[in-house]
Amino acid sequence: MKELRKNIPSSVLKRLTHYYAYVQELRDHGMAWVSSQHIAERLGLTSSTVRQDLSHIDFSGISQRGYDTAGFQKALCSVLGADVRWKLVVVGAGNLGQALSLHGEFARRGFNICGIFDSDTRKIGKKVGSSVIRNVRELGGVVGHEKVDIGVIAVPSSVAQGVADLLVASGISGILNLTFAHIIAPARVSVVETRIVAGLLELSHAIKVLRNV
Amino acid sequence: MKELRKNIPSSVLKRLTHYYAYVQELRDHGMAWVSSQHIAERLGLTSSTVRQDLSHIDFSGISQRGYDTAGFQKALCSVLGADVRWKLVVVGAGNLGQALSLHGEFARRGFNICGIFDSDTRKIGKKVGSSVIRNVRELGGVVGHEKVDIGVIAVPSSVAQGVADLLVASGISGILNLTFAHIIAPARVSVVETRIVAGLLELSHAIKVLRNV
DNA sequence: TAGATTGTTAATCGATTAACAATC
DNA sequence: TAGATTGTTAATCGATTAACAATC
Repeated sequence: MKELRKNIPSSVLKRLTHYYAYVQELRDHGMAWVSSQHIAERLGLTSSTVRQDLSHIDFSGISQRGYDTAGFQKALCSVLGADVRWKLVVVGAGNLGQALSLHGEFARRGFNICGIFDSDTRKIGKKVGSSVIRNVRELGGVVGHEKVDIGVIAVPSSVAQGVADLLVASGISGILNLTFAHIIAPARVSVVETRIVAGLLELSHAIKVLRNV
Repeated sequence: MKELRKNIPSSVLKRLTHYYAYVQELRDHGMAWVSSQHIAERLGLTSSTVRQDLSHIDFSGISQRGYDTAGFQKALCSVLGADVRWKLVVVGAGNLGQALSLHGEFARRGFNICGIFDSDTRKIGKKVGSSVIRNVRELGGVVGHEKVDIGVIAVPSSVAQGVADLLVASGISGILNLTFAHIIAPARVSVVETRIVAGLLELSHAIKVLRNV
C-alpha cells in the first residue's frame, strides 16, 4: 500500500482526522474543490502546514485549482482506515459505556460494537439496546473468538489498567481509553486516550489564567 | 498568583493532567515520595521531561528524595484549577449528553452540571437524573444568569458550530467539544476537543499499518 | 497566456533530551 | 559523609513556517 510508505507523525495524523471531518462537510455542501488556504483558515492552521501534511498521503492537488474533495476524501478514508469495518467491545456498563454502545455514530462510521461487559452482577444480563451486558470474565473468549479489534475502556479509573491488561492478554489490537488514568500497553497494541476529564482540567486551567491575569 | 507567571505550553499542560492523575493514585496507595524517574517510567516519558515540566509550576523537589506527593498534588490542583467549583451546561440530550449529565465523576471533581438542553420537543421536559431537559432557546439565559463557565457540546457534528456560536454569544468561558467537527471560537473562549471519533480513526490507522507492514 | 495554487526546500521555531553542577 | 536526585543549561531533535520554482 502506497500511502503507508512512511510512518506518519502523530501530529500530522491528528490533523488528518480534522481534514477528514472537514472534507465530509464540504462534500455535504456540494463543494467540489478546496484550497490549502481555505482548509487552513477553517481549521486554524497555515496553508503551508496543510500542504506539508498532505505530502504524507497518496493524493495530489492541481496547481491552479486546489484539491478535489472527492479524491481527497477517498485518500483520507484509506489512510485512516475509515473504509474498514472494525469490531469493538466496550468494557464498563456505567452511564458512559452504555451511552457509547447506543451511540449510532460509531456503527455508522464502521465501528461495530459487538459486546458490552461489566463485573457488577446486578448489571450482567441486562439489555443495552440490542445487546446484553456480559460478565467481564467472558471478555477474553469473546475478543479471541470474534477477532475483536478495539477495546473501549469505560470503567472507573482505578481499575482501568487491569482492564487494559485483560484486553492485551486477549489479543486486542487497539484500546480507546475513556478514563482519567494513563494506561500502559506493549508496543504492538495502540492506545488512544480521549481525555474527557483531562480536557475539562485544561479548560479549568485556561479559564483560571484568563480571569486572573 | 505565582504559578501563572508564564504561559504554560499546551504540551506541558497536557502532561500536568497526567501527573495529577498519577499523584492521586500514589496518594491513594500511601506513597509519600516520588522521583522524576519513577513518574517518567509510569507515564512513558524521560525524567528530564518531567523535571522540565515541573519548572513551570510553583513547586520544588528535594535533592535526595524527590517530590513529596502531598505538596505535588496541591500544586497541580492549583495550576489546573481542580480546587475550583465550575458550572457546566450540557447541550444535546442524546445518549452521550445524558450519560455525561449522570456521570458522577464530573461532580466529584468540581464540575457541576447545572443544566441539560436539547432542541427536540419530544425530549424537552423529560428528566435526566435530578435535572430536566430544557429547550435550547433557554440556553443563553441560563448561561448568563447562572454564570455558567463551561459548555459541553454533545449534539450531532453538523450543528456543533451553531451551538458553539450560541454558547459564545451567551458569554461562556470554555467549551468541551465531544463531536467530530472542529469548532471555532474567539480567543477569549477556550476550546478543547475530546476526539472520541478522531481517536477511533487514529487507532484504525495504526491497526491498518500494523497489519499491512 | 497569465495567474493562482501546488509541492518542496530551506529557515525558523519550539519541544525534548542529555549532561552535570548544586544540594540535602 | 557519600550518594541520590534535583534544577538548569546546552545540544539535539522534530515540527512549523516561509519562500519560491514548478505547473496546470
